Amino acid sequence: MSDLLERLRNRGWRMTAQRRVVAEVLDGDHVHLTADEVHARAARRLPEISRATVYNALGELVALGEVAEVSTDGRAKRYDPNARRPHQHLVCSRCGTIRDVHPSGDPLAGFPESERMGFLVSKVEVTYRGLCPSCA
Amino acid sequence: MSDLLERLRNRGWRMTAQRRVVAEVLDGDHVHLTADEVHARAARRLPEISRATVYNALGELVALGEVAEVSTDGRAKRYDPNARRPHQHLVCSRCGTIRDVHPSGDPLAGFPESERMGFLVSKVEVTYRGLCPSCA
DNA sequence: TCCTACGATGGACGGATTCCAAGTCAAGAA
DNA sequence: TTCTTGACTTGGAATCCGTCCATCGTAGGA
Repeated sequence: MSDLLERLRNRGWRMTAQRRVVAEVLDGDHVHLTADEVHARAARRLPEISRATVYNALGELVALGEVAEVSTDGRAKRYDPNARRPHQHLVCSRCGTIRDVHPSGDPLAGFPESERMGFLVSKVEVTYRGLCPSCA
Repeated sequence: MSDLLERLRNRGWRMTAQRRVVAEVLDGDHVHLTADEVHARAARRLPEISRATVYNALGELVALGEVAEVSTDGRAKRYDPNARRPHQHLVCSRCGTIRDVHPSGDPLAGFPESERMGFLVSKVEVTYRGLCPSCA
């Protein structure tokens, strides 16, 4: 049984066949899928599921904090089911692949070879997100 | 006289009226404009300049490392002419405004109040960009 | 079982960006 | 200076992501 489905149910998330399939596609796996990929996988089990429904479900899972959105620079956003444990991302600027990393210490200082997973890291970006004075 | 234009010329960047205007719009100012804003400002001086040309020029400036792209989650990318000095970004999740910050120490640890510029910071993202093993 | 508010559908729509084929021009050569 | 040519520009079409909307369906409480 899935932890994710369990949690969603307990939080009063109205369960439908479509939402269940979307949650199942994301659950477990530590892959970072695009909305389109989620839709494709969901459609294998529920052929009539619509793109809009997948976008809705993903948006809600993000709002609930169960899934994180990762933007990959111009490309389609990717959805990270591993939102509950803090971690950082390694993004390929060519193909958009994402991998999770858990570097220790100051991310701007050295990034241990052992954590690079074979990537050729060329830059580190730190972004603080929040509300600006006039929007707050 | 502009440092940026100077450098570009020295690096053998073929100079055209359009490219000069785009570079001039970005130069100096530490604002973070969208491609459309750059186009609008460029068009004030060169009314016939096309959007495609602006996109081309921006892409080249990014490739040359003179300008940095900042993606703001779903919204249009913004272009940061301050690419030569390392710094981080504060992004408003509501209106997309961007401000530069230069925090010292570990970005994941505390983020000094004095650096927040009035923002209500809700999360910090660290992204390592580069090439994955199969693209490298 | 019945109700009804919430969810699903899919096609139209919109913004941002890229593509393309044709025309134009910067800058080195003569 | 003029010539030449490859690089640049143009603008409209095309693409990619994502959202909207009116309508239909259904989960889950009464």
